[in-house]
Parts: sequence; C-alpha cells; structure tokens
Amino acid sequence: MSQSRRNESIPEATVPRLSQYLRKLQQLQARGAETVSSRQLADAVGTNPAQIRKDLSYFGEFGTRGVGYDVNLLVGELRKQLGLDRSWNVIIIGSGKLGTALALYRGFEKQGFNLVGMFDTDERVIGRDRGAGPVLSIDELESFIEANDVHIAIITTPAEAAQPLIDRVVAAGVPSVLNFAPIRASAGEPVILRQVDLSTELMTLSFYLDKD
Amino acid sequence: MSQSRRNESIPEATVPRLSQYLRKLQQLQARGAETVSSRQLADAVGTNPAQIRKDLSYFGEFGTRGVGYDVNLLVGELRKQLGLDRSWNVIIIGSGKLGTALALYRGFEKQGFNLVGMFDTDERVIGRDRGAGPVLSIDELESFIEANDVHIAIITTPAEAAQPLIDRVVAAGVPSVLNFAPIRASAGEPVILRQVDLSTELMTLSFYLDKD
DNA sequence: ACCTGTGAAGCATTTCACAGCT
DNA sequence: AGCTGTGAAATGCTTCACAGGT
Repeated sequence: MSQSRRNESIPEATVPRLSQYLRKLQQLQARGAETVSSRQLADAVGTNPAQIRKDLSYFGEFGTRGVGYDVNLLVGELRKQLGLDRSWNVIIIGSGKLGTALALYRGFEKQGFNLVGMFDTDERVIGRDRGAGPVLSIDELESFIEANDVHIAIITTPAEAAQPLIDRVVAAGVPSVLNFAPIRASAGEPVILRQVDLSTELMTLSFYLDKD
Repeated sequence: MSQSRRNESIPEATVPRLSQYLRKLQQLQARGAETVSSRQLADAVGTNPAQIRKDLSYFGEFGTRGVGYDVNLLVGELRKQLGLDRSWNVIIIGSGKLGTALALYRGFEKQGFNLVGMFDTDERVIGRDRGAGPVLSIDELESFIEANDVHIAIITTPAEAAQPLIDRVVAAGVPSVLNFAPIRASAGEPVILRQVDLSTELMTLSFYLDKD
C-alpha cells in the first residue's frame, strides 16, 4: 500500500515481523549468543521456521547451511532493512496522559527515534516538560516542522482534533503518521499512515470471547 | 487462531473491520441517517463496497436490494456480533501513565467495557484513584479475579513484569489479554491474546520511510 | 436505475518439502 | 546430521462480475 521501487516485492505482513525478530535477536545478543537457527528464533517469537527463512530471503542470504544465522550479522542486517541505521525525528501531538506515556517511554530512543518536540493546545501545559522538553503551542506546528525535518508525527489527541491535525502535519511535509486517536484517519497517497485503536482491539477480543 | 464453532469460517481480517463499520454507522446514526449503501460506507472507512458486503454476508443478509442497509438495524446486528450486547469486566495491570491514560479514556465504557479494577506493585500508588477506583496491590490479583468474573486483562507494565503477570491472570482464569508491554507475549491455547506494540509500529514506519 | 449477496477469479501469504551447502 | 534457501502447493483474503430483488 505504501512501498516503492526496490522493495516492491516484500509482503506487507513481513515488515512487522522483522521488528519482532530484531527484538528477540537483540536479547540473544545481550546474552552472548553467537548463532541462532530459524527453528530457535521461530520458537521464541511464536511462528514457524519456514516463515522466518522466507522473510529473511526477501533481503538476501544471511545464513550458513548446517549452522544457522550469525546473531550480530543478522541484527545489523535487520536494523539496516528497518531503517534503524540512521535516526528519525519524531513529534508527539497531544500532551495528555497517552502522549506523556509515549514520551516517557525512552525505549525507542535507543533504536534511533529521536523525540524532538511535543505540542498541545492547552495553555496550561504549554511550556511544561512532558518528557520531550517544553510543550509547544500548536500554533508553532508548521514553523517547527519546517525548521526541524520531522519524519514521524504521533497523534494522541481526542478524536475530534485528530483529522485536522493530520491534515496540517501532512501539508507541512511530514511523511508519516502514527495515529492513536479513535478515528479512521486518512491521508493522501505518499504519506505512510498507521493506526493503533484501543476500541477495535477490545471489540476484537469481545468478538472471540463471545464465541466460547 | 482463536475462534470456535459457529464462526469457524469468518476470516480473522474481517473482525477488526466490523468495529470500524460500527463506529462509522454510529456516527451516521447520530446524524439521523436511516439508510446507507455499501458504497457510502466503503468510502467512509476507506475500503471497497464488495469488501463490506462480503464481511456482512458472513453473518446473514441485512440489506435490501436497490436500497442499502438500515442503519439502526445494522448497528444492532454488529453490536451483537461483536459481543457488545452484554458487558465485559476489564482490569488494567500497571497504573503508570499508559494505564492511567487507558483508564481515563471513558469512550469504551459506552460500548459495554466495564473497568472494574486496576493493579500496581508500587506502594506509593496503591489506594490512589487512577481512573478506576483505588489502585489495588498486585497481591490481591488472584482473589480479585476469583471474585469478579474478569473477562479482559490489559497489561501496561514494563517489559520485564509483563509475561509473569500474563501467566498469573491466565492461571486465575481470565480468558483474554490485551498486552501493551513491549514483549512478544505468549499464552496457552484457549486464551485470546492481542498485542499493541509501539516499537513495531515505529519500525514499520521507518521501514517504508527508508524506501522513499 | 440501483443495490445486495455471492460464486468464481485473482492475488497475497503461509507452509511444505527438498536440493544443496557446511 | 543439520540447517538454509526456495520453488511449488496449500491456504486465506480480496475483488470482480453478475444474477436477483426493490
């Protein structure tokens, strides 16, 4: 839906799995493991070995037959493929509890996501530190984006505010958006948009609960 | 992966879409719309009409040829199919910023998700109100679950704490878990498990950003 | 004229199964 | 003997296209 060029052929379903492989591999790396087989990794992330070999094969041949994969090498390769061998500038729009929770979760700074700014409309929080330096007024959104090469905007506002703000960040040139507001957001074609939706998750659980 | 019986045949991909149809339909309902065609609904949620008709057809025939769907009727039908014609008891484990954000988001109470308790290990927050009445000690987890018929446990703890707590709620009989901790959690077969993962979302964005 | 419901076609993803390397 | 890489088969999902009803 949102790829291009060289990776025309990588299944969309593969991409999120790569990040899970990476997480597990980094754990193995921290424990000093040097080698891992597709079976071991599959058991650890809950899939099957063929899935892993197929996913990796879209990018090249990284394993050694009879042995498995070199953990360090594969970590490096996955980081490169996932675009983690550089840094990305992230802003959070909405400095409520959720925005603050995400800002304080410093786990992703390690992977190269650089939280450069946080925005809100509420006069009372502007200027305060919610985990990303002083919260800025939404009035400064466009000028800040212009000046700071923002790659990712995370939306954590109430539902009503979300779509107009997405339109604004997109118009200002931000190429990707992660939306936590409970709406089905939309954005023009070249923009990469992902949505995280609590009520959809809960309803999906209740659908299956109801069937037992 | 986690269905049974009657619904053996409903694609997993259909279920989250039903919740999006429902949200749009409830908006239409609020605006007084009486009828909607698959094309209108498809445009509104960003899919195509055949998808909607196919999704609905798994549950029955709710439309009128030449006319479309009765909005009220379809809202009722979707709520029933999604298990929203009853209420579900939810607990949140972890009363940090994220847990509190979810507790304060009262949007889902309207849909029948009933937040009955919130748990933490930190002595300093136990007893305080974080949006769901007094925060309880994690020591009371099993007895609370026993006494309160808990259907859904939402995990918002740090990574290290998550898997053992999931094991505990599952052992105590909670049939479904929504995990926000950044781990690939696992749970035995009859349990319904869904995961929301910020770092996977960010990495998926950066994968596609990198290709432009 | 318009719109649903649905077989069948088309497309995407997963899994199998085995040749080939260490 | 063990494990990767990959065509091919199997499965799952989406879209087409049209018969049938209003």
